[in-house]
Amino acid sequence: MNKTIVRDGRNPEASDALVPPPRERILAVACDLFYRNGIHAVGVELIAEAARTNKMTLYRHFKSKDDLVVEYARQLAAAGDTVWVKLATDHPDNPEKRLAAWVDHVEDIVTSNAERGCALANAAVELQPGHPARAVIEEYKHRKRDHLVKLFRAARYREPERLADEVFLLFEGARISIQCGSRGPATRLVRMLRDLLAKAPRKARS
Amino acid sequence: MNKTIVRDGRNPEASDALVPPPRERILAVACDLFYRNGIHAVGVELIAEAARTNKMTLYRHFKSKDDLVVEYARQLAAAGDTVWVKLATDHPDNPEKRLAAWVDHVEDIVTSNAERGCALANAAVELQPGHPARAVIEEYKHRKRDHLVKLFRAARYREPERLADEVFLLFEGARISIQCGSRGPATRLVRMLRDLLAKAPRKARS
DNA sequence: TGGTTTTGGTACCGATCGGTAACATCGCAG
DNA sequence: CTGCGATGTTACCGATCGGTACCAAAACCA
Repeated sequence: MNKTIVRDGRNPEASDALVPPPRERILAVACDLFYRNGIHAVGVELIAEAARTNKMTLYRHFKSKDDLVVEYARQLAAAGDTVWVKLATDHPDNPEKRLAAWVDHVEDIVTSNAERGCALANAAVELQPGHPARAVIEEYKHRKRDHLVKLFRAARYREPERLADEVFLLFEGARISIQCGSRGPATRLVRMLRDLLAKAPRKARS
Repeated sequence: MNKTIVRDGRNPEASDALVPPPRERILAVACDLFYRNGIHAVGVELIAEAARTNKMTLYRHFKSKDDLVVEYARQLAAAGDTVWVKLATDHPDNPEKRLAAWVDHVEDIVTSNAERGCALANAAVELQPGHPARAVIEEYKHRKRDHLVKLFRAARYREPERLADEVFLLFEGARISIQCGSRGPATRLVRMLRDLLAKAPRKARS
């Protein structure tokens, strides 16, 4: 079942200058393939050959497929965290702009037609509860919610936790819904967010 | 990877009176196993033996595993639709109570500790875009959103579509978040829903 | 240069996957 | 009782899975 695997369409004859070391290539390819096809649907052999190497080299850098999956999750979590540090450095001491930039970022994600849901959430669905990657996922989601709380607190909203929960759930719901074909509600997410943030009560300026 | 499969704990020596026909048993067991362990993680052999039959009989009723998966999705969609007809028959001509009952129903789902996310959403994550079960899933999600719109319209809310989108995304987000370990926002979902519905503007009574 | 580490290639392993053939057995309607 | 369809049992198929042994070819560093 689920035969057709979406491979990478890159040209194998591309300039070979500046090719990253195997481990990086493998991990990059794994991120792409796991996200687009699902973890169970992608075999290690396919990953290796898509990374223009072979299975042996893969197993020299990752001690098992599960290990590769954990690294995959870590990579995704790190990428997600990077967004927040970029937000902080791009708009220091300006929570308003930080918030607006975050909403723009959400818009980019939701309107991307490559969107197949949150990769970490998808991984959680595919992985058994005891899988080591689940811890990575859960910690990341907690961090994300905390980032939202801090952002709303910095923007002087009266109920930062409540607002964070609401926005968090809306965003997560939108991403999973896109994958379920319910693109309608998801496309209206950004409008909802901007509206919600405009109307939510805030403390007066000091 | 993902070795430990959660089987059914039923007693094999249970009274054999009134045992349903194989097809029903297989489908019921498949629903349970697919939901708890994921579709890819459960083999047909395991399903057959958990249904106290064998692989041959399974393949006499379902022409392939994919076919069984489609039937699984149909079963889930039908169960979901049943909720809405029950809502309608339990509270005819009373949208208020219907709405309250639906929120109660959401509360039951979200607070259940067997919750592992929406089974149909999980299936969508595991299945390739072209899989025949995806159509079943997408149609169901559209119906669900439409049911919400109608409910809010019946309850005389001023912006039924907008409210439906919001509630839809919150609910979907809560279910997927539970699976990602973010039980926090999900537990506060019901409070958020009641609050949202209480504050949303409505048309005056005629 | 020489020696060492890293890769590539290939062939292979046992296990499991989805799916089938062949045949024994059961239950039930006539 | 007879006959027939639905079920149970077993063994098997080819394919693929994750993972490894072995050795040759590079690549790197001294």
